[in-house]
Amino acid sequence: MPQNPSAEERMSQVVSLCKRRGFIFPSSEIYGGLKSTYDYGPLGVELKRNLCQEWWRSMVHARDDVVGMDAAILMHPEVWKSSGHLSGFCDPLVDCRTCKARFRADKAPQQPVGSPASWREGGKKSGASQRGVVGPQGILCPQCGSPDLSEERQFNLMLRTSLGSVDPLGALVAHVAANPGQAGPELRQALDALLRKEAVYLRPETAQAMFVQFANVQQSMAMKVPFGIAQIGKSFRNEITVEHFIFRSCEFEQMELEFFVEPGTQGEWLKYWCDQRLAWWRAYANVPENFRLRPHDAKELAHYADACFDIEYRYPWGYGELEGVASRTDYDLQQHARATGSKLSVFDPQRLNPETGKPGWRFTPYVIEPSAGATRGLLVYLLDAFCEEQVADGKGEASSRLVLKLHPRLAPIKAAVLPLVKKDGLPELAHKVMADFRRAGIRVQYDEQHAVGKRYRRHDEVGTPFCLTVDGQTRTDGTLTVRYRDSMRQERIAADQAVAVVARHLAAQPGTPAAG
RNA sequence: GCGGGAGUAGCUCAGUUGGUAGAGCAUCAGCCUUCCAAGCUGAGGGUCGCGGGUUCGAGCCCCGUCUCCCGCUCCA
Repeated sequence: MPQNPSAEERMSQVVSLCKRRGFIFPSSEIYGGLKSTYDYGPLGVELKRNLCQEWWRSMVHARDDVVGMDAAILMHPEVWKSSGHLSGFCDPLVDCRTCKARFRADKAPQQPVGSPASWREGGKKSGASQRGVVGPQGILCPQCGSPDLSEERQFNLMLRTSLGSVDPLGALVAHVAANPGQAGPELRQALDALLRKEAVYLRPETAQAMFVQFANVQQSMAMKVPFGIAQIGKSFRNEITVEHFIFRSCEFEQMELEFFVEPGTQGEWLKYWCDQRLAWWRAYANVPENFRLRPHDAKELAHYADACFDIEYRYPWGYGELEGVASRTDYDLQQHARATGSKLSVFDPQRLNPETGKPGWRFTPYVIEPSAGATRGLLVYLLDAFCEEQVADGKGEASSRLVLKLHPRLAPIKAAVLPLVKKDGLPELAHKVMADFRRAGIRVQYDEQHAVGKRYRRHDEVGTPFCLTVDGQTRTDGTLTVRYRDSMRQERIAADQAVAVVARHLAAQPGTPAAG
C-alpha cells in the first residue's frame, strides 16, 4: 500500500517530484511565478491526457447514450445572467477592521444606523470593552460585533475581459470627464454599467455550453432522452483562496457530463451516476478506500440543485472534493429557454402526457451532472501512486526507492527500452524494439545512460510500468527481459512479443489487479 | 484578505559579528560495467526570488514587492 510517508511529507514529496521529473512546473517561474498557475511538463501533459482519455472512453465511447462536444471558453454574456452566475458570483464583501474577519454584507446582522454598539478591543475576549455606534452600512461584524468596517467590495468570481480591439478604459475616462459631479456609489454604478456593456467572461464551468447547445446536439444526433452530452475543458474562477498546489487554482480543467432525463426519474439516475463515477475513480487507484461519496445537506445545495453528492478523496490535508454529482433539475434549460424564447424541450409521441392522459408528451428534461475536476484527478492519482519503499540493493543491503504506482493506462511512458550496456550491438537491438512500439502507437522511451539499476529507479519514479532490457542473450536467442515496476519481478519473453505483452497489460480492464 | 513561516545551483541544504558564494545528489563527456540508485576521471551550472535603501563593502541589516507552505476566512 503506497501509504508510508506521512501525509504532509507525501504532499511536498509529490510536488517536488512533479517539478524534478517534468510533470508540473510553476507558471512563468523565471519571472517569479504567477499565483496559483501551473504548467504541465512533458510527463504531466501525457498523464493529464491519459486521464482525460480514460474518462472520455468510459463516458462517451463506451456508451451509446452520450455524445461529446467542445465549446468555446467565451460565451455570450447573457448566458451567465440566465445561469445565475453573474449575480451569484458577485457577493458584496466587508472586512472587519477590529478582528480582520471578512463576511458577506447581506448576511451580517442588520442594525439601525447610529444605534449603540459594544465590542472587545482587537475582537478578543480578553480585550478592553469598547463602545461606539453603528455606521452608515447598518451592520456590525458578525464575529466580534465591531462597527469599524471596510467599505463593501465586490469580489467577482468570474474572470472578466472584453471582446473587441477598443480598450473599455476609454469609455470610463470619457464618462468621468463628462460627469464631474458624480462620485461614490453613483459613479461606481455608472462605471460598472459601462464595463459590463463590453464585458465577456471566461466560463466558470463548462456545463452551460451543453445546456445552450442542447437543441443543436439533440436534433443533429437524433438523441432520445435519456441521453448525455460530455465535455472536457478549462474553466476559470477568481478563487478567494487558492491552496494545495493544483487542488484549487483559478484556472482548472473539468470533465463534465450533462445527462438529460425524464422528470421524475432524476433520483434513480442520480444514484446510477454516483455509483458509476465512484467505481470509475476507484478502478485506477491503489487505495480505493480513499474515495468516498458524501451527500450535500440542504443548506449546502447550489441554487440550481435539488440534490447533490460529492465524490471525495482523502487528501493529505483531509477529505476534499474531487467530483460533484448534482441533480440540477430543469433549472438551466428553463432559464435559457425563458431568456431566449428557444424551445429547449423534447417531444415524445409515444408517451402519454401525464396531465391530459393523451399520447404525446413535451417536457423539459431534468439534468444529472457528474462534474469532475481533471486537474484534481491528476493530483489524486499522483498522491495515490506515490510510494517510498524499502528494498534490498545489489549487495543485499536495505535501500529505498521512490515509485509512482500509476495505473498502466495512466502512465505517461508505457515502457522503457534499455540496452543492458551501450555496446556489443545491444543499442541497435533495442532500437528495433523501439520501432515495433512506435508502429503500434505505444509511448515508449529509450534509455542507455548509466547502469541499468539506476535506469530502473528513474523509471520507477515516473511510473513507467514496464522496462524491457536487451542483453547478450537477446542476440543469440531473440529474448529480452520484462521488468515489472511494482513487484520488480523479471521475466524473459521473445523480443518480437514485447509489444503484444505490453499491449495485453494495457488492454486489461481497469479495476483488475495491477500487472506484475 | 488577515496572521505565522520560508525563498541561496535542477533537487536537498550550509554559508560565522556584513568582507567578491559552498557541499552532496542530479546533469553532461569519457572510462569501467552482463540486471536493480550512490565505481573512476573531468566539465558545465548561481545577477543568493525581484526592486529600492543603509554601508567603503549586503546572501546576511532596513523598506517595499512577488511566490510558496501552514492556520483563519472564503468556496455561487
